[in-house]
Amino acid sequence: MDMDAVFRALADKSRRSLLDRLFGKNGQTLGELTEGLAMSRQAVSKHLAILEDANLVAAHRRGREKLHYLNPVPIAEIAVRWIGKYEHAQVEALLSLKDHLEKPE
Amino acid sequence: MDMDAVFRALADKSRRSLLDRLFGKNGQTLGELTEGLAMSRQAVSKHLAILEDANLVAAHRRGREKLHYLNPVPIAEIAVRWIGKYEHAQVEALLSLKDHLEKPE
DNA sequence: GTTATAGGCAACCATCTGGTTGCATGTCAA
DNA sequence: TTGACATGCAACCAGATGGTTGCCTATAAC
Repeated sequence: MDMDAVFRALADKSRRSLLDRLFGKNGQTLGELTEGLAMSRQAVSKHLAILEDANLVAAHRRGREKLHYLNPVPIAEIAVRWIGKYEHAQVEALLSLKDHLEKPE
Repeated sequence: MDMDAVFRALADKSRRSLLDRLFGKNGQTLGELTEGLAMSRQAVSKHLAILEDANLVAAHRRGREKLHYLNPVPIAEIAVRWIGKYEHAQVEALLSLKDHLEKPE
């Protein structure tokens, strides 16, 4: 994973806001995502392209529309792989619980 | 906390690398942090100023030296307050363990 | 006191970034 | 097939960003 692309994508408030909107309602079109923003459709399109490059958003066409979906995996990977460096002891303990929760044998 | 400043500060690879160096050895001077980097002292100084503004680094003078210390708190806050939006269920569970570990009554 | 060392300040520069506008393309509907 | 709608592409622009160099200040060492 290209962590640098993810960090750079997350650096912009508008892009984080777009992720928030997709979190609220997944699978939105470009036009839908543009509504209510003080920004042109093209600006939003550029932001979405950056989010796609960072693999934070996945999209596919449906006819003339393009549907955008949130991909939270890179965020989770940063949490584990990078933040873990700084929260090492805590995260180690937390991950053992995570594993335990996911495989409750 | 100004999360935007933190995200923007973390967007640059050189700055993340400086945090890494402070993680490895805390309390370094500007000169020490510059050693071995393909960058001037002034460039490093600017990066450290941005990290200080984002409260990721705290510094104080000792004589003619300036000692820099890592502050991991904003990183942890982002993990909890922002990443939590996307990893909600997991983080909730993990935090309850965190609390439990910190207050083992 | 003089000199060396650690850092700060300011001007400057190239490139990146976030935005715009104008026009082209592709698809649905009548 | 004609028009409306959803998106893509490209050129352009102002301001932010990351870096440089040159010089200044403050403290330590001799």
